Amino acid sequence: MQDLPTPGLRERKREQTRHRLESAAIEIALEEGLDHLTIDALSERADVSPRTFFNYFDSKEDAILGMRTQDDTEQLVSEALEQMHPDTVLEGVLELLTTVGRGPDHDLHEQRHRVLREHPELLQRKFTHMGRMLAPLTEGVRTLMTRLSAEHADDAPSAAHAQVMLMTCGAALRAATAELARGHRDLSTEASTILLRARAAALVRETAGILK
Amino acid sequence: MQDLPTPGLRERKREQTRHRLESAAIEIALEEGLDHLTIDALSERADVSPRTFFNYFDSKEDAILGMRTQDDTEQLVSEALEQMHPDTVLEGVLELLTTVGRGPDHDLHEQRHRVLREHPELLQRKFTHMGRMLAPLTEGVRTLMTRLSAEHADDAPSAAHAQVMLMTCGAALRAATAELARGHRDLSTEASTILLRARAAALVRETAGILK
DNA sequence: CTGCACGAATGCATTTTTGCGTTTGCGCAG
DNA sequence: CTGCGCAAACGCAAAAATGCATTCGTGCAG
Repeated sequence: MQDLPTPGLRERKREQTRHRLESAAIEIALEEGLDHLTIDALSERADVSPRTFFNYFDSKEDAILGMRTQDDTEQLVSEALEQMHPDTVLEGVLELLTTVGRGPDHDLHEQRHRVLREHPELLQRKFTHMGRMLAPLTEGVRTLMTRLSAEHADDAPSAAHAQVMLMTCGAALRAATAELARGHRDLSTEASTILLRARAAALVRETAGILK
Repeated sequence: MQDLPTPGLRERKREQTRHRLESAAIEIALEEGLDHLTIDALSERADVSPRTFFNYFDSKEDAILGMRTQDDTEQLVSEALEQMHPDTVLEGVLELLTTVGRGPDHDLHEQRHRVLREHPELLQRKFTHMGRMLAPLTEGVRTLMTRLSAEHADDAPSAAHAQVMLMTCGAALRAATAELARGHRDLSTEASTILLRARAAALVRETAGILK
């Protein structure tokens, strides 16, 4: 979890540049509107060439959302799995998803949310990235399931079951997030995360109940 | 369902053009490889201007997958809902999704699958489109749920429950599709659709069982 | 028939995105 | 220190995608 022992100058500069790019994208979006945000202006404010921008993000939308080109999901998943000791599969998956879901740069969360309020279309972009994260996440879920259902000793959970479980919990979290967001709330605090998981868990159970 | 009473010359030509574009994209992808497929070559073979291509599809990937820019999901959903009379929510949602999921141009299914086998990356593109279809589909699922759970007379199904139900069934269908595809099989026949739904239903039930 | 309204097709300009080869500068071994 | 390897930054050119204005042809009312 802590790779703090000096990530090296190289890594630090890279993080700084990434942060400047995200920051510039969000600021311009707020100041001049999303449609006036151009790659050129963005990269100029971040003091890099337009070409370099694409070394960090696939599009200006991704920069606003803070979704990097490079995919660290696999790393994040394995780290999260080590840290957690859930009692049930449902709890475990929800914790995994909420943990992996939140990225760095908490100082940008506030402004980011403001942009998203003005441009809900941006959220659609997240679906694209879900595709990339799908494989590692599914593997993580499968690990959780085997780890926890060993006690039950019923049939072996397949990758297919993991996929279904993953998407179910993901959908519940999104719905719960939307609910909490509608009723004001910060969403970035520890307390709200607990609330989020609880609401999502309830949603999953209730929906499962309808199946019978 | 049947709007056959002469769609009009205009509509027919439009469909022809769309078909030529899809066809050209798939052919070139198969003949020269996906990376040699260019908009210019594609539109030239379809005998339209490059600019016109983008009136039909958002990208060459979309052309291969046959996903139009214009979103008829809402229309398809309401049509499907009228035609079906499911006994359970699970059945209903699976039928809805499989019905809406399959587009026109069955004659291209074969070649399309061949392209997808060579380039699985393309499937990721579908996630993007799922975003657009989400709202109408969720509404359809909610309709189904209220229609069918009225008998049960338990609590009112919310949009959140519909979202979870939708994604769960969607994930199950994708997993089931992958399974069937791995074990050869055509996937475009009526029989395989039945099989698909059955497998997906089993997956959902089994996964739900793990929650307890 | 004739003319008009409207959607479709197109050309053109601009922006976004990607590929490729070159340069720069951090990290590391000698 | 010093030089080398390698990844990041960059410039440049081509391709992809979008916006806008114009033209063309269908559908339709008079």
